[in-house]
Amino acid sequence: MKRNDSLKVKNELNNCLIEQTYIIKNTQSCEPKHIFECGQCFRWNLQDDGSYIGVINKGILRVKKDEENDRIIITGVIVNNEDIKKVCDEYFDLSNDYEEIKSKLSSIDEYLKDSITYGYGIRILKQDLWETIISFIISANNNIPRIKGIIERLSKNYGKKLIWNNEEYYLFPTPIELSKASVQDLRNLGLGFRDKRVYDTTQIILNDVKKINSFEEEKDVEKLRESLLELPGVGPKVADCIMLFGLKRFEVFPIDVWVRRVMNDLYIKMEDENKVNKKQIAKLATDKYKNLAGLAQQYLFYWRRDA
DNA sequence: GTCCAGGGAATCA
DNA sequence: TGATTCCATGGA
Repeated sequence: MKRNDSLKVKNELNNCLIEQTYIIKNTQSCEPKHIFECGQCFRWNLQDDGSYIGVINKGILRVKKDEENDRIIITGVIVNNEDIKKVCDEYFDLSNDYEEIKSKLSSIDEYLKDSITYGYGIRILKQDLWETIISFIISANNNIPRIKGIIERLSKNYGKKLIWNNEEYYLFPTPIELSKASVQDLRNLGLGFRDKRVYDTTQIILNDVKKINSFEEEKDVEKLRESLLELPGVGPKVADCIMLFGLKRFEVFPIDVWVRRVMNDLYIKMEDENKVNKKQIAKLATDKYKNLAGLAQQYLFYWRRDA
């Protein structure tokens, strides 16, 4: 117990964090609800006042829409008091012109146009690669509420504690921090059969930290996919999600049950959607959506799952 | 009790 | 390659 307590104290980041504010003026392609509920992230939670609070690798952010003034107000604390603008510009992909992207995709067909009208404010987040890898390994054959619960427990048990507005928040554990968890520890946190996969992948990254950098630097998508597939628990779908949500590879097209469903309903029209060939869907997506397939996937996913 | 969840790995043809 | 089956867990 004492050892545990001292560990917790050690894990608290006690340096004085200064609250910062950043304002996004154009809300035409930036809607918090769309961004945080389109299935790309697991650590953002809706608050009573309609804002969202999330823990990212560099701190805690609260995102609130200011309807009257057509703007979005972001407040939060960043580790080491780094500039919140710099952090948000990267995290929310603010240098990318989503109006142009949406315009291109809308011209492809009516289905895509409708899905974009529905999820007009989606942006693809640039999430921490390591966190994205572990999160989507956990996502396998799982549902979003439970995935969120597991990631929260991992963070609370192994990540650093931050305090903001008298509330406790926990950063996602680093590879070293997560390596403290045994397979049994992970099982006890409710990971189920994914425990060994998370443990083994953590060990691999821990023993070769450069691997994360090599993923960031690899230009060739196929080579990148192949090296991601070497990680235990990473199959085709998870690899594509990692590339899309952790590396901004907009050309990949993750195929899950929902995407298969919507693609079959719209284009393929097989009687039994379970028998639709994944390669056929992948080719269809690449032919139709080209290098924006990942964006198309996200609009279609959000549209079909929510509607 | 049964089914399902943003699948992956093992096994077999 | 392609198809089947099992894998933990919790909520509906």
